[in-house]
Amino acid sequence: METEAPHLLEKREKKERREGLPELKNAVKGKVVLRFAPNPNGPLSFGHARGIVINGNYAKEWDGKLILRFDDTDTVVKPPLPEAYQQIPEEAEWLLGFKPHRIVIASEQMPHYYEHAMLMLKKGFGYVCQCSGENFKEFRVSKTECPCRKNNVNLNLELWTKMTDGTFVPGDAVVRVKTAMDLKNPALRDWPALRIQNTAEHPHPRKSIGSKYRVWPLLDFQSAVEDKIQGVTHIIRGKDLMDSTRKQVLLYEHFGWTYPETLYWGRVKVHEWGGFSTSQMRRDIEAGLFTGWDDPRLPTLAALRNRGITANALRDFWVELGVTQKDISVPLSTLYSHNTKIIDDAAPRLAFIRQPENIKIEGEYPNDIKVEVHPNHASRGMREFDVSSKMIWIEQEDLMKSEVRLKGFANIEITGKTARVGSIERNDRRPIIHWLPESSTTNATLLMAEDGEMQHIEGKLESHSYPEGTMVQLERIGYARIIDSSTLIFTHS
RNA sequence: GCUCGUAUAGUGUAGUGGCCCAUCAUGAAGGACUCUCAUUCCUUCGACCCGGGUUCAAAUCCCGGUACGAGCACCA
Repeated sequence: METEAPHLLEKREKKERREGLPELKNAVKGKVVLRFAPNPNGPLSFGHARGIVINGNYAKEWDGKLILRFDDTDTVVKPPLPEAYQQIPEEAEWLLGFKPHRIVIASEQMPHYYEHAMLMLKKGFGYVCQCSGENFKEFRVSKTECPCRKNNVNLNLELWTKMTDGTFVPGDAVVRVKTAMDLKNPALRDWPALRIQNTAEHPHPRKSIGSKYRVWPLLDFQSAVEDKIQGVTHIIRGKDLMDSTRKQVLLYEHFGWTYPETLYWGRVKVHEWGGFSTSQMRRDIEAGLFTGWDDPRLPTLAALRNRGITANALRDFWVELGVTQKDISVPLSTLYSHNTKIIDDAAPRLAFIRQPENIKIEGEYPNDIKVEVHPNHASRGMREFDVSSKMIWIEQEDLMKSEVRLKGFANIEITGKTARVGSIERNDRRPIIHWLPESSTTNATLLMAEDGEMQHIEGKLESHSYPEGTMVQLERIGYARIIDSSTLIFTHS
């Protein structure tokens, strides 16, 4: 057979499961330019992390560049938050493990947008439209051209001046891109590119910009022009922006440019979180409903980080979800399981006694008890407990059980508030509980966000010398992050 | 209403006409290890939305239906 029909012996290779993200189309190593463009109206949320992780991963994979761009062109509906300009780059770097290669602030690029707007008017593929929003909506629905569409170049330029010099007020005029009114998709018909904002009443929060401009580009125009200026090669974004791509392609055709490759992802909902919007969170924080952007009840990156979710876990999580266009709903436990994998090996074990009950131990036993810092790493040493005072703390819930084993210590039989020590050796299958000697404990609070409520769980924490920020595992409870000498924040079980 | 998109186990995901009685992870159940309800390891469970068509062959292509989501803002 070997000689007669060798092909029959060839084992067909089983197709390998693709690892990581799908391959980028039309990508050239070293030439890929991607961008992540949040509105700096607040710090980053869980959802933003997807944009950073996916774009960042591709940038890394293709030896390309990642641009962090602030799309801060709205001063009225979603005004930017000044702190966000510092916080977002810092959060992005934490999440990525590297600094974004370039930072672009849209409000500083206004001259470019003006230049392109005027170019558009001069070349005749844009016009100043003085119809009201409602009127234009009717034109759009009925596929009829609005009268302003016939303006000649000179008139358009004249009207543009009235937009910029303050003759016109918000609502009086917008600049539209001439597409066609009979396009199948109504969303694309002569879409608006720039509008007037009342920046006297609503100045841009960045002082250097303030009330300097009245006419501001809308997302579709600003983003399109900026992508061209920055040489973006690939755009990866939510599929809610699909029509935005189509609008921008029409604009690119007018300018004679080639549109970047585009990839979309669907909506992600997290079972445990309802609808949080950045604007709403901002109001609630200002109203004192939350302690800040890092309040553990919030779905912000700052909050997750504060709770002890690692950047690595977040990256693994988003890469695993990939870039499918499906709308999905995931439980937080998926993120937690990624996090556990990353933190468990390093997390020292500590005992934390909730609702502590002080009980007396009677009988024969050694006074020095040793328990491992980490059960899988003997080299990390032992925790030492001195029980010569004969008094120990156990959880109230464990007090109800009569026969238990004190972890690393002895079997006991509890009667009321005293415990009779039996075997020092473990010689049966009775449940094991955690405990602490009366000394060498500190009073501590475990903060836990559950169902949108903050729980402050008071208890006795084993004395330790780990620095703030250390991830520990509280035996039989779960992982937690040390905030200060008397506060822990619960990460997950 | 018009337009666009998506549909694989409980939840995610691989799969682009034959390697698929369908991948991997997570989850659940059971077990091993373990002086934590942790970690690790093993076993088991479980899916191609429905109906037509094209083809020797369809999870994969086409048509219709259904469900869900998005856009039609002088928000991003």
